[in-house]
Amino acid sequence: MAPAPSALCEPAPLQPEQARLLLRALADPIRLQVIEALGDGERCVCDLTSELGLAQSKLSFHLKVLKETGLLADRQSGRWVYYRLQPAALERLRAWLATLAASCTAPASPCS
Amino acid sequence: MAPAPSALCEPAPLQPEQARLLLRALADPIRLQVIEALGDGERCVCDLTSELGLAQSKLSFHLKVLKETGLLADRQSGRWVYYRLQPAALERLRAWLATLAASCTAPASPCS
DNA sequence: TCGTCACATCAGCTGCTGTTGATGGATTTA
DNA sequence: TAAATCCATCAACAGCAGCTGATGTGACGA
Repeated sequence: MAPAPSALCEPAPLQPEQARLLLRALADPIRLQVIEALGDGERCVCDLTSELGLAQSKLSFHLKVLKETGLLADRQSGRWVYYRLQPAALERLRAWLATLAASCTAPASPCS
Repeated sequence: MAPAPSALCEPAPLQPEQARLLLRALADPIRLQVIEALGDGERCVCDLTSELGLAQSKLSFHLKVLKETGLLADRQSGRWVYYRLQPAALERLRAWLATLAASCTAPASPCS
């Protein structure tokens, strides 16, 4: 079957372990704040520390977690390091959740 | 606008805190095993313990977490307690992830 | 070359999450 | 009633994730 046009960019499906790591990375209030803060575009660490009011080492720790799970990417420019979102990671997680929900054959009791 | 037919069953959108709890509940290998085991239909605790090879108290602990987040529902019948999936919870989480991804205005660089 | 800045990383600690074994409550059966 | 079964709950412990303060590293400017 031919893939839908939107599927042209989609990479390989998520391994269960990778899905778990993504879920765990998102299940943290600080990391969610970081993701929302990066929704407008990439930012350097110093901007994020002041905007979120976080200690520098604390933010660095969470940025590392988000980067390791593929949710964030970074780019160095001079002394500054800019972080940006990787929306594809969220898409992969959504697709994985869809397959998980599909494997749950609901008993077809509508709106109960 | 009129909602799609599939939206007739959809409840209120997820609060961020509830989304976090759902993510955290799913980010555990044992709890994922439970969810997959319940994909075929509801089961009593004793079946799950033998099928997953878990200590009874350990399974009970994870069942409680899943139930508190709304991912599972239980039903007592005599001595047995049957647990079943609540697919609506997964749907709510998927919808929440969609809004999160939507707030991440991608820089529109295709397939890079 | 030296000082400063931006960021990563480290050691040590704290708190929370999950595990284990035991106990208790509810239900069924003998 | 007594014994057995299913399950929830509890206390105590273990392990890890996250926090804090300090140190290290690389880039820039004086």
